[in-house]
Amino acid sequence: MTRNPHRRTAIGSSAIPRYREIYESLRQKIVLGQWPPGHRLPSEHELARSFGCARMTIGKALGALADQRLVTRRRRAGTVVNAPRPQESVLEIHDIEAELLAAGVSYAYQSLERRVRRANTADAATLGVPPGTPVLALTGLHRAGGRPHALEERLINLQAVPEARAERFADISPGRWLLRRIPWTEAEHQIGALNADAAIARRLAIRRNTACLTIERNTWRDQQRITHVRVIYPCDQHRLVARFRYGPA
Amino acid sequence: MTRNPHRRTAIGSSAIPRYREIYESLRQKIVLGQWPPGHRLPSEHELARSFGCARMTIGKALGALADQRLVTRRRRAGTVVNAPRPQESVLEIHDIEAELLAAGVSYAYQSLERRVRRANTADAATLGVPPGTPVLALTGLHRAGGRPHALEERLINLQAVPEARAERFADISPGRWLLRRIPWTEAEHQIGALNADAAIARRLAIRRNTACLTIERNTWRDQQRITHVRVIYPCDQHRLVARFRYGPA
DNA sequence: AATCATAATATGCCTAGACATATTCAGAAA
DNA sequence: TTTCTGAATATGTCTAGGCATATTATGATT
Repeated sequence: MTRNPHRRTAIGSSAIPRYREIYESLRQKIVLGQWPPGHRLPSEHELARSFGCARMTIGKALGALADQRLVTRRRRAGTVVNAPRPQESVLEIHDIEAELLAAGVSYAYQSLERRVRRANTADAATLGVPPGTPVLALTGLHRAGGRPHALEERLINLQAVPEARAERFADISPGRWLLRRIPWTEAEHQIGALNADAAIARRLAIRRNTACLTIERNTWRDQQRITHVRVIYPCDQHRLVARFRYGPA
Repeated sequence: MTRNPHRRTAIGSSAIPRYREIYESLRQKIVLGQWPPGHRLPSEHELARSFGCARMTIGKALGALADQRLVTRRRRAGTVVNAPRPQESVLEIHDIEAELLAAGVSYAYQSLERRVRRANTADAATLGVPPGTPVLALTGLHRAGGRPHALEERLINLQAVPEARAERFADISPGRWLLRRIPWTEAEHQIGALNADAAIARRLAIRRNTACLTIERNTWRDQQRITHVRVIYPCDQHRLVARFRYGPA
């Protein structure tokens, strides 16, 4: 092992890597408007020369900019600054239990209904399985500090999760149970609002017609539907927060 | 330029790159449970040997897995499979106008109120600026197919966006106007639900107490607050959809 | 048994060079 | 003028090797 004859400067001596520095430097030019949308960046070769590093290091920095959607890269066409991105944000849908415990509030799950049945047409439509597929239908209440916090209506595909048939879900949240048993590969959320009907109002101990936030979630494991859940929060009990930053992930 | 003496197989001959194949192969092992959470992956050297490629190619694949939060990598400790991630999803908050036009519905913005004032305490709190800062307060209606679609209440920091003072916003949506003028670097969304009060109901032509979905958005440009907006959708007019997939971005 | 210094190890980052491929551009042919 | 063809170019991917650094394991010393 001989000493690398090509090395010019010590690497790793500084805490922040070179490609990050370069990334930051280029990012500044873009977000501060010095390079407006449509502007074409210098080629990798030129940047490598001007920054005094190998082309691959530039490639890594430009790749990171592309990951962040700040630029578009095309062969021969070069690297071009994007128009400001459409509003897009990372939404974290937290585990209700973890969230409440973190806030120092007591938490409990209470099962209200549990039925195994063959999917009727409604089940088949919401869960996306053929009618007749065995499903587990659960209704439960999440309680925070003793008071009703959210109502959960869930369908589980027993073909995908046969172990669920033996589980009572009397006081453990099916969300948690599933999360640590069945890895999901794809999820879709739909967020909406509804006026509480009589049944919902009674169970959540709120007035009829109170606005509620609803979150519907479908999860898949490699094409196969695992579960569908609708969680209903009274409007004063929950907000979703999503935050996005340009820049270092 | 001599032919690379090290090359063993043609690259680029196949449409999918080697590191993606490797990424996929490793990802399968994880999401299908063959490598459970906590399992330590073989070292880069071992993987390079078994896949018959350079260590850097393995590094790229493992780096992608780490970006997806499927694994955690630490020096000397190695690469370890993560516990299933907390529910986290990319939420796209679309431009209302673009969304409606894409759906083939006519769109119009109608200004209802426009006032320039020095921020009162309420303005200061919502926009996060010192009281007295000049702000532009706008109220407007998004119409789809002639009917009210969403109500928008907005505050713009005139210190950050002085050009807005000259703009009437009579029939162009301030969201669009801002988006293409002021690049934002950070955004926060809060999603909730509310019962329409009399004023909201009148403007949206819905019944009082109808549940509405609200989206509040704050945007920053490098520490500086740009705007705060609250958009109110009747519950039957809008849903937010967020989708997440493990795997290739 | 507990503490500390040292060696081993796995990742992190980098280089210089090479081939592959998509896309654009200029010039030739129709 | 239009269409086609080949050259030029910028990115995409890969290799083989090297140094840097964090962390763990080991062994020596107290």
